[in-house]
Amino acid sequence: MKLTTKGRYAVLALTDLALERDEDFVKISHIAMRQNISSTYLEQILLKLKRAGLIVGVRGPNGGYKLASEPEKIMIADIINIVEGKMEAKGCVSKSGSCTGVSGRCMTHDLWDELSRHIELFLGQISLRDIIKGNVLGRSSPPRAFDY
Amino acid sequence: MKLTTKGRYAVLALTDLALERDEDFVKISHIAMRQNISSTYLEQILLKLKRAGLIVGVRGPNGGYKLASEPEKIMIADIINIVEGKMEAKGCVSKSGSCTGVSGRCMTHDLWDELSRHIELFLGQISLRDIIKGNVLGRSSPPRAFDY
DNA sequence: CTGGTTCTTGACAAAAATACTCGGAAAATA
DNA sequence: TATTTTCCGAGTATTTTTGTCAAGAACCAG
Repeated sequence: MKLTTKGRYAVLALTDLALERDEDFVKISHIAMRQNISSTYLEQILLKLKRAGLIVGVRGPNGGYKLASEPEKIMIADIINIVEGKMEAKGCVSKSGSCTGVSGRCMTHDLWDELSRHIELFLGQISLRDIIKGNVLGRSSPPRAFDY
Repeated sequence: MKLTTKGRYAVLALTDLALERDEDFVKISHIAMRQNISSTYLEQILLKLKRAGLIVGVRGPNGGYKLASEPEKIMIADIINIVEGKMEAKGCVSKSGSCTGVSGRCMTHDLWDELSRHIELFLGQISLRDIIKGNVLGRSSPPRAFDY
């Protein structure tokens, strides 16, 4: 799973939107100013989120963006997956098509696959509401031990 | 936590080394060939791992690399942390120094912090031995629910 | 309807990170 | 000494990230 400023800006912007929920529509420029992000760059990001249906945008004076649903229904994993590409899960697929090792599929295939799942589970369980309420710290958990 | 080909190659190479444990020393070129990696690129990576003490290398004919300790004692998190830089944990520190938002520290600070911890916990629990034995699948676990 | 506001869209560009390559030096073996 | 192999620093090419820019379309207030 990829994680760049795009993903972080997206979560930051939606958190801002979740906090400003009383105002009907929030302008890009306001979010950009509050969160200290380039507003033209933020445009691109919000556009993707709008196309995906996470937020709605209206044009004209008094226009802007707002969340399409309740903050507790919007999960961080959704946000990230939209603005960053699809996560590619297995890190062992090269240009040639399949795993690289001569022994067919590479030995670490399962590892990266499982790591992706682990991250997805984590971010899929945390909502915008959790962030604005501060219910995030201490929620990471160790992997299951292998049972022999 | 960053994850590029460097990290994946490193894990792949060490897994190869763990499998070839009977041979005293394994040459870069052999690993590179088996795993289909550029051998000059692999040099750099193995060098870092050697400097960090995870593997030992000897020069000259019959030289090569081997693991410095038992496969069950080498954790994936260690490997990754060595070849990729230190992980920077909080994704909200910009050039300016601290969190960007006007409200002091950014609201998503805890999230990225906790995500890093979650990944670290996962990769810190899986060893090279787990990989060569195939004890990886199904070990990811969901985060703790927030207890209200 | 007129004019300003705001999102929409796509193309483009600078900067940074990534993924390598190269040339040679040092050590070990024979 | 000659060959093999790791060691080491520097350099380069490609890709990704991180934006900028300009023009257009919808919308609202007056």
